[in-house]
Amino acid sequence: MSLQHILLGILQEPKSGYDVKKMFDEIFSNFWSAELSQIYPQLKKLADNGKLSITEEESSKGPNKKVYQTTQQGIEELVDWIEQGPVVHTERHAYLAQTFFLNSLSGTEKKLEFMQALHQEMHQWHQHLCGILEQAKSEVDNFPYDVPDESFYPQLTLMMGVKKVGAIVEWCEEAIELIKLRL
Amino acid sequence: MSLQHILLGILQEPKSGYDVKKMFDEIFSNFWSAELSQIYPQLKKLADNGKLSITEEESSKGPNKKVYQTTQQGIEELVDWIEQGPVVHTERHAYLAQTFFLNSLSGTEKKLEFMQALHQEMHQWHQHLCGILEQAKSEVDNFPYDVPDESFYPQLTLMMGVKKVGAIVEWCEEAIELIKLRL
DNA sequence: GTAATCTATATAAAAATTTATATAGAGGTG
DNA sequence: CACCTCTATATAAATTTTTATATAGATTAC
Repeated sequence: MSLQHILLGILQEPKSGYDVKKMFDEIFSNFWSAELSQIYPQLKKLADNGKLSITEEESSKGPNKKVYQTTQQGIEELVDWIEQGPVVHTERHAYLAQTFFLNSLSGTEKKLEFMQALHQEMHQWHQHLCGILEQAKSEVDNFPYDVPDESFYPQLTLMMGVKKVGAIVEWCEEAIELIKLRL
Repeated sequence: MSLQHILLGILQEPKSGYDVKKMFDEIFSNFWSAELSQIYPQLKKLADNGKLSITEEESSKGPNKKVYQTTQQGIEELVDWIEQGPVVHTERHAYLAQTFFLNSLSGTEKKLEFMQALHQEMHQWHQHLCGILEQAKSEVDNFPYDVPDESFYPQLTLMMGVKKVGAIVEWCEEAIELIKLRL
């Protein structure tokens, strides 16, 4: 039930459901994804339970915005979640499951194509994350030492993303070389 | 809907639901987890749709086993899934979301404790994966070149796991040092 | 000016997942 | 021999997630 906690985290700064979706796509893509059809009902539920407040705001484009913000009660729930300790061993990587069973494809060439497609995806993702990190670095001097606390932890996760996806890209390259030897 | 495809992959070798659960816990822990209460209904569903065959077997301990095996139709579905290309950007890492919002905890010491707990979890996991990889290496000479195709791809995912979790452990160590400077 | 696209919110239906619980034989412990 | 644990299979209920669809004003493209 992590999505609700993530929403409580994001909405410490007031945002509309649409803005929240943008956060997922631009910043959280690294470790979480969510669709609008999942976000809206959860926002409603959290608001009904007093974890979020709602303020209507006029919008410059489109109909009125509902701007959500985490309440004190909501922050307490977020803190409880984090204090329970790191949630691990619940990750799911469909592409690794596919790799595990790659031998079910007939012909080494198809297997190679799969790994090359994966490499391309991961390389693009790595470039994307590097871009965001460079941007962040350029905005503070003496990175990451003088970064203020409120952006330090988000940037830690960004550093993690760059490192992890970098490792995946390297692995793809090694895997491609090994598969080529099997052609 | 990857669980069904993973079951089709696993059951290319005949296994009971209980054996499948063991596979998840021992070998797939790296990239997928599933509970028995999730596995049994999906096995039933796949069998109803002709993707799995069922054979009853006497068991040395406990009641009779139902041994499932992927049918030709099931293998075709597995192959279709993999041929659609790598499924990416659907990963969810709750612990990274927690890290992102770590500043919501009051006091640097609590934040440090969280990262230290994460480091310990990841270190243990890394050790576990290294153990399995060493075991695998000792069973073939000229690893990974002379590994037969049917175990090569599973071992690729194991190599990935070691590399990725290794990168996470390093990141935890860097993060801990950076947080200590903020005490 | 009208068609397509974008911002924004939302619901319905279907499917998957989690959490809790039920059952029952076999083997070991005290 | 009563109790516990392990193997093994399974269901119920609640919740979450996915997929598809609806609506509507504002903006942009042609």
